[in-house]
Amino acid sequence: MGRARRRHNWKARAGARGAAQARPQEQPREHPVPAELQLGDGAKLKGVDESNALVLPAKKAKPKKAPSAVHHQKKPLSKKQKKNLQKILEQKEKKRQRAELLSKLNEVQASEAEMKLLYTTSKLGVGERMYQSKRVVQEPGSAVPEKIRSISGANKRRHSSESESEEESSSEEEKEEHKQGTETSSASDLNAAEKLEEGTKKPLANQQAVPTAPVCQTASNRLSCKPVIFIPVDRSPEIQEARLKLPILAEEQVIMEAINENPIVVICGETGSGKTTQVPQFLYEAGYTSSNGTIGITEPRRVAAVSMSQRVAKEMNLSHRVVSYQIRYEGNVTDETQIKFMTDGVLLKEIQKDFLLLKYKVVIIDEAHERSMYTDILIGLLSRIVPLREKKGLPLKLIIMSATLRVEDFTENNRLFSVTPPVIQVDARQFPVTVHFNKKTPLDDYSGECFRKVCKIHRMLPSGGILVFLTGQAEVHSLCRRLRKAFPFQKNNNAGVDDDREESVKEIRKFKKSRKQKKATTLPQIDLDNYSVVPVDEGDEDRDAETDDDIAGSDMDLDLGDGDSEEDEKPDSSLPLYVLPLYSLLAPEKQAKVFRPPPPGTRLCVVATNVAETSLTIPGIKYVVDCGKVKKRFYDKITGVSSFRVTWISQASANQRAGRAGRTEPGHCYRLYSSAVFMDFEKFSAPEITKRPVEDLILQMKALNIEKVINFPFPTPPPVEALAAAEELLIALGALKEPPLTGRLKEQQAAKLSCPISPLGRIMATFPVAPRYGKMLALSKQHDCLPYTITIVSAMTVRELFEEFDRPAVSEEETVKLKGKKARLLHIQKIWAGQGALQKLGDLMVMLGAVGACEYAGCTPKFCEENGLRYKAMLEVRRLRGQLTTAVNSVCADTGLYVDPKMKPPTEAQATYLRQVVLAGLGDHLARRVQAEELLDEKWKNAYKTALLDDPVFIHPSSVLFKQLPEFVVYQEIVETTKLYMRGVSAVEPEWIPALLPPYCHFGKPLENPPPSYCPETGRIRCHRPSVFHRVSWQLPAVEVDYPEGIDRYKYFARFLLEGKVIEKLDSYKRCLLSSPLIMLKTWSKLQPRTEALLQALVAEKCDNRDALLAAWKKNPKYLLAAYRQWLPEAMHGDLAKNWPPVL
DNA sequence: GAGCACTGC
Repeated sequence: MGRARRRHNWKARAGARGAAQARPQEQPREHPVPAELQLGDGAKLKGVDESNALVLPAKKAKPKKAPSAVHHQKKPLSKKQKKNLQKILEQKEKKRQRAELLSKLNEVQASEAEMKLLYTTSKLGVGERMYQSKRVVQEPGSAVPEKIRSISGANKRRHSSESESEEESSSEEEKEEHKQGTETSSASDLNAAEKLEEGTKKPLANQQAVPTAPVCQTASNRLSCKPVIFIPVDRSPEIQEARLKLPILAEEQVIMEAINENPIVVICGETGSGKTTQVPQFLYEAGYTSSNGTIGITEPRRVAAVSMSQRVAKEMNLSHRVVSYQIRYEGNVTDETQIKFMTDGVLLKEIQKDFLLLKYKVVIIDEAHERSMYTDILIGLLSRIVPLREKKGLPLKLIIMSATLRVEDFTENNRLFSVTPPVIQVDARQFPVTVHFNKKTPLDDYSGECFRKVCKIHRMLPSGGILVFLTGQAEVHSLCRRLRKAFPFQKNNNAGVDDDREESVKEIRKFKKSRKQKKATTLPQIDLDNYSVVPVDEGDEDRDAETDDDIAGSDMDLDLGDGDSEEDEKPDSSLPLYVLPLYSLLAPEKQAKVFRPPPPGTRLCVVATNVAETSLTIPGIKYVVDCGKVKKRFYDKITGVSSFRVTWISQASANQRAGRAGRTEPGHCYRLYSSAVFMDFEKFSAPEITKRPVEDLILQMKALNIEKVINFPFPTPPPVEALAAAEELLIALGALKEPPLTGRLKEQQAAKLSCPISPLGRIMATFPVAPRYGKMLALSKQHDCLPYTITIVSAMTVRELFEEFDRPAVSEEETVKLKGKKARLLHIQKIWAGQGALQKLGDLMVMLGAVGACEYAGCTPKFCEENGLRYKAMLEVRRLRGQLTTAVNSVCADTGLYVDPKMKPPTEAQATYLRQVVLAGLGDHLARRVQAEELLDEKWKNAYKTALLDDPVFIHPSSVLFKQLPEFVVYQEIVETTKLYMRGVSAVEPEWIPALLPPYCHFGKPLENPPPSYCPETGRIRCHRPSVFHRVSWQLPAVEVDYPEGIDRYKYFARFLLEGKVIEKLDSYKRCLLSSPLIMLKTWSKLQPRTEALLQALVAEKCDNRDALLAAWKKNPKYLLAAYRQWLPEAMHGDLAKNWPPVL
């Protein structure tokens, strides 16, 4: 019922908005909701995939960046090509060997989990044979050059030369298909997962065998040979001209032929190649949006989705109704939309509603190299959706776009794509960037090294912006401060500069020497081919380009060791430097400054964290200073405890940073580490999915009925420990059905990693928040708590609600200002925390109070500024509240919920209830204060203990409960810094724990005191049971629960029945009973035949509660009469029989 | 008694 209504609502809403994007009423039952994804390891063919995986560009390969000075440039590098190719192949071979080993390991794991699925496994064998036999016919060795030629335009020949083998394989394919068909019909329970399984093998045939894919083939023939479909686009001349400069335009033919002929294509092209804006246009022009098809493009960031849609609309001269975007909270999609840009999470949610993504003809996954969690999952899902769509005769094209050539995880993974998709490389329009390595790698003072390098660049090198990469806010601010001190400039005539206190400067002088300015036009141009020998640590290769200069170290390398820092620190106002900080949490208006040109006569210097690497592109940067470090969050796979660590970046990251110098003109990148250190960097950083807790992802997948998550074709799978931890948490939250505790241990363990989703889990999965929070929402309908839970959950989900005032100030003046703000925030937080029962909600009450107060005041930037709140965060909370309110309403329409800007604080009772809701969601995040008698060591003073950690944890000093130290608390997260600190803390009453978290408790025998009782409301026996918390065995207060199943429950039921508490009519016989009902419980009760008779009668019909008894009487009105009669004198037997059964 | 990079539903 709930589901039907939900669908109805969705339709109604979509209609009302005039945004009928989907037609959910179409084949509502046909969407295959796979019962599970059963995926075998596809057959692996040695010798073929490694050469086939990387179809090199028709033109050229990018050189490896080994030397100390390297140009990223467009020049063809034919000399090096062979060498590079050799290198690449060597690396690939190594990788392949490793992958083979891994896949063998996976096979072992998978086969253990799949033991009972013999049916599927046997079919897999068939698939393997199919695959191999076909490839043998094709002569694997010749596959690669053939493919390249076909892509570069000689496809007619290819068609004819392959036709023979195609025929052969197709007839074989038909036979196999026939076989499979009979098998299928004999197995009545063939589920959608197995359909998926078949689907995986389909493209093998489709690519090579014409008859099996009539739709696809005709379409491609039409498009590649005789393009009858061509949708004209009316572009303005200026756009047309700009477009023609993009290298990707030259590759249109190649790209479109590859797409027409293959279901899945990989396109590699660095930023600047124009692939994101142009490929959708190619597809549009080729008719992929005709007959109501949509082209969907996913981006990893909201801004990208919005700006790309705007740009493509402009380039194509089409309305936003046709080229649209959809991000979490907003979109301009209409029923006319043909090209849709969206964030990856949006498409993932759409798959939940329509597994086959029927409205799309093409899906493009952009920036796949970033390997965000959602793109990885999308690629895994799409690898199955594409063959399913092909089978339906409604082919879907999948295009994976990547900026790097690291695509082996996609192409060489035949669990993912059994046929290696072609890889097309396109050039980027980038200016050459000269890379300079340090001779020495500073051990820890990279910040100081940055300072010296910037000073030198600024003093000695021609104009052009400087971008410095550091790791965190504090570093950014302190470097800004030092640089501003060293190169001050007058800000009076410039409103754009603030919060810095420079020494006043008399006048801003022009750039120093004319000779230096000359340098701008004579930048060294170095041929990459000169660096076939890798020099170590030497930055002076391009010294020839820059010779006599009276200032030491004035060559482009600036690499003359430790510059005189004393001198550097001395203010030099003749060289004004316009220094700006940049990091993600910086207020947007301050961020925006980096996009504006610097004040005249100054040089721009942006000191940034990693935001500048991918998210934000700063114009006019000519010099990049790269410290080579990044601050990353690490999670403990089992406990989920996180910490922040500064580590070396990857080579890919370093190159991405370097590339930021060549956006508008040739540039230079100064790496503050040696080339030897660089060579030791990882090639790429690990995909996000392998580094994070995955419970949210697992819940989403289970909601798609993917039960055996371990068999899902992840491009890179998460660690098994992480999967197990996620599954365990979801079971404890009640989102997954608990595996049966019967069977052998091995089976039990296997079952534990393939639990189906529960009805509660389905509801939780509809909420776009972490499962723990989803559980809170699912529980909060009672006591009018939903608006509060929604607000708390929103506030916990949005990061960094409060402004950070602990950063080092830029000036003394600012120090005072920050101190004042901090004091003010502390004060107001105390007020928001409330008193009494409210205060026990702890930090969550502070969040609730902050949001409540901010909304009450209209959520103005001024209010936020005055009260230490981040305006951007508060807006996000507001939008998330709106989204969650809608989500809750569509699960449960009768709440009549809305977002109330004037929400009152919760009552004391509500606050208490909220704490219980929070406990139910954060059950695994329970901590108990270390008891006095356990205080063995000073380090445990004021400490808490958790179930999973051996070390002490502490309430964070910023918590409002820091001084209260409640006996039990739950926390939002633990972050390890100097100690393990709990953040987002809320107090818990001990007696709630066994009542609300039974999965985490072990219960003891029912207590005698207080004695068991009969509950008139439920008709069941209740009792008090002591309990302990799992793993740590904390004693918890006894809690009243249903009496545990067993003979004693019957005894108590018999007693209360005799006492007339269960059935009212029996009350009148109570005084005439021949024995006391209490003897039912005595150990010697067996000595009395009437106790035994009554007990046996109850057990026989499983009557240990009122409902069961009433049901038994319905079945047999004489039930229990004989046994009960024995308890009464004979004189009453007649009367008793007349009134039996004693109901009505 | 404190120091958190970056994202997506």
